[in-house]
Amino acid sequence: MSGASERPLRADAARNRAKLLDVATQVFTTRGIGVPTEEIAHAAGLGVGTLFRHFPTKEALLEAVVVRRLETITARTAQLAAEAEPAEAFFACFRLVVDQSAGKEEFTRALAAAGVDMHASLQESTTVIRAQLAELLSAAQQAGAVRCEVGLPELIALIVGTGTATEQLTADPAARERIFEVVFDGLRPR
Amino acid sequence: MSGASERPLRADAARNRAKLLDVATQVFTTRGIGVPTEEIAHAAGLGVGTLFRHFPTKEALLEAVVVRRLETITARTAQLAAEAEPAEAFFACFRLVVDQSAGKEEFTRALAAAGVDMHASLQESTTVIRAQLAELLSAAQQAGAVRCEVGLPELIALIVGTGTATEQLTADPAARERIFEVVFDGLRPR
Amino acid sequence: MSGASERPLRADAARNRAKLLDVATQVFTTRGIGVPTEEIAHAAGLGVGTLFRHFPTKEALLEAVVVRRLETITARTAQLAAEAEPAEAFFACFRLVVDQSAGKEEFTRALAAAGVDMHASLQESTTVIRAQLAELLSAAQQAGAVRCEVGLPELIALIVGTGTATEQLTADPAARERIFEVVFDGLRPR
Amino acid sequence: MSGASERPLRADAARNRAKLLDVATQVFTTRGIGVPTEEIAHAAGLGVGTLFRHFPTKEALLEAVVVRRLETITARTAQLAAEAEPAEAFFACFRLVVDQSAGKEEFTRALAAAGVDMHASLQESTTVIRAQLAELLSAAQQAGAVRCEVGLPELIALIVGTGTATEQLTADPAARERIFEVVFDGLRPR
DNA sequence: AATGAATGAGCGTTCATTCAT
DNA sequence: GATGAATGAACGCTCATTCAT
Repeated sequence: MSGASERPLRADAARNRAKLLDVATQVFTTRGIGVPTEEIAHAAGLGVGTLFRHFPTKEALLEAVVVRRLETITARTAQLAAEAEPAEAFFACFRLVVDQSAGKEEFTRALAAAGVDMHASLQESTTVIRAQLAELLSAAQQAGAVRCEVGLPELIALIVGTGTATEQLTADPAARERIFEVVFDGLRPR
Repeated sequence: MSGASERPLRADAARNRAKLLDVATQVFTTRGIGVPTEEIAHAAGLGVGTLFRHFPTKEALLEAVVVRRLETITARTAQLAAEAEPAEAFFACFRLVVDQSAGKEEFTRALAAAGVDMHASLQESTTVIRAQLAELLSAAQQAGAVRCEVGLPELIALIVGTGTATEQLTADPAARERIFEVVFDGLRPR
Repeated sequence: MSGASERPLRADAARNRAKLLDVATQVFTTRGIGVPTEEIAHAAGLGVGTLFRHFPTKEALLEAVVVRRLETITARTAQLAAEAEPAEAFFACFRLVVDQSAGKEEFTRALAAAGVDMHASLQESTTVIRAQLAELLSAAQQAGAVRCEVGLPELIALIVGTGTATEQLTADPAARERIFEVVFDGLRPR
Repeated sequence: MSGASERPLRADAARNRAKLLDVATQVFTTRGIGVPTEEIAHAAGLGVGTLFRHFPTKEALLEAVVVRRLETITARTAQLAAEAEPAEAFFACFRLVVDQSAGKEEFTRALAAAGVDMHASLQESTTVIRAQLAELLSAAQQAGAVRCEVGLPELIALIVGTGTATEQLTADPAARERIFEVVFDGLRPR
């Protein structure tokens, strides 16, 4: 599926690429996308040139970070959806996506922007997740676990918003949990 | 209130300052804080030099924008709190703050960062709002309109999160309304 | 005519702009267009930012250099054409254009490319010169001073080529003169 | 001749070297010397490393391209000089050199720079051609086919200039021919 | 007080060259 | 010998900030 079409990289090149993605994920997440590319390269123990060999523009690096995250989410969501019954799966996936997208404005924007001026790879990844979420939502609603009037756009908006909310409370896990309680209760039919 | 200590500006200087704030608010909100200062100055019909006379750094301008917004919120919140009974006042203020902070990451960050490395004027403004919200929350809880286990940090986090969520749905007011329904229902005691 | 539409620059700004053009002309001519912009700015006693304020891209600077040169040529050509009789005017202008374009590949290319992917200002300047040369050529041919089978494209090609030829001989004015003799004799009817 | 001192290359290495030269000639000629080395290597079906094994710097590659071209010219010139009588040989060689150097600023500069900061191999090649041209010129002058006052430097300058001129007219062979007529007529004694 | 020209550190990106594989 | 990943100096350009006018 993902990236299977490119020729296999040499072992060290693959390692460097992965290292760059890891560092970029970390740096973009914690300090925003304004961080100089050179700093990311050096944090990965590499020169700028190497970064640009792997990702032709800074934007491409950003996109790769987001796509990787989206693919992770997709995979775990599929697993959760297969293993649990509708209501449980729905809420577990909600948490999963919130947790995975925490701290990533880039990501949340990607999830939400849904189709507007998005690059192909992002487009594809978000489409898949949106389909998964739509499925989960529908099943949960049929099972009577979620209000019927909530649609996919509202669900996504709530996920993004809950992500933002929980980010405010990273220092207090119990408070963070209370946010989920409020939102989940609000999602259930009265 | 804030800024009462500076000498009164000449009429035209005051007008310029206000114009700059208006333009900056508009521009930062719609296009992000990356917009060049020169562009803001020109959109206000002024030169860059004048902008920097009024606001010694770009950050100071940003701060002034946020502070003005916070002061507006403070005033309206006080009014609402005085006019309505606890439950109604609480939810109305929740909406108010969400609406006023919509689109302003700067603002939400300011509200949430609450005390960490914040400039004095921001500190002051947020402290006031936090106090108001604490008051409203407490009254609403005593009136039985809001779950008891929700504290001020959770409330603020939910406000910020709801702001993010509703921003995703600017094109669909009905969906936007459903977000409030979910969050408000979730806040009420079962 | 040229540049009359822009607002008048402040005296010092105009001086800086002129200085930049002078330096750029000199540097591009002697060392090619590969010279870093920063070097040009510093050679003019200015910072890079100033250069880019006056000329938004390096290419724009190059174009301005060329246009200024073309305008000089146009003016002098008009003067020569008015003052002398056809044959004399033709050969004098030939020399003039060769001398003025000496060392400027940029220029010669501009003159020759005539219309392909050329910026508006260049287009305009070259069009004027081409018209002048066509006029001079036609008059000289009617006066029996120049072979009839030579057209404007050949004339321009010969001007460009003679420029290249004389550049090889900057150290020996007499030899340079012999180039003109050969070309001029070749242009006359046998 | 040139390069006779290196050890003979393995067959494949020799093939690669030739392929690189062919590709570089084509690419430099049509797109200028700014083309990245990596692109040349790949166009030759090789890696950059291989290119740099054969030519230690980009400049060395450029030089090799020019030298090969010069050697071709030398060989053909010798042949022409041997086969035809002075006047005919002179003009035929003039054409030959012009045609062969067309499109190659690099080349013309090499021919003209004659001795200044030129690498040994170029030095050698240009010296040979210069000698050939001097010979042809002298013979043609003695045969009364070329003006006496024209020296070798002027001849070379005219060749270079004629090359530049004809390049302007690649689209119109008849016009191109007229350039030669003008120059050749100009070269003849009156 | 207002202006906008000048500044230069800093950014994203390129490419000749080196060297581990 | 061949490869192409890695390197980093260098470039064109931006923009917050200063200061002469």
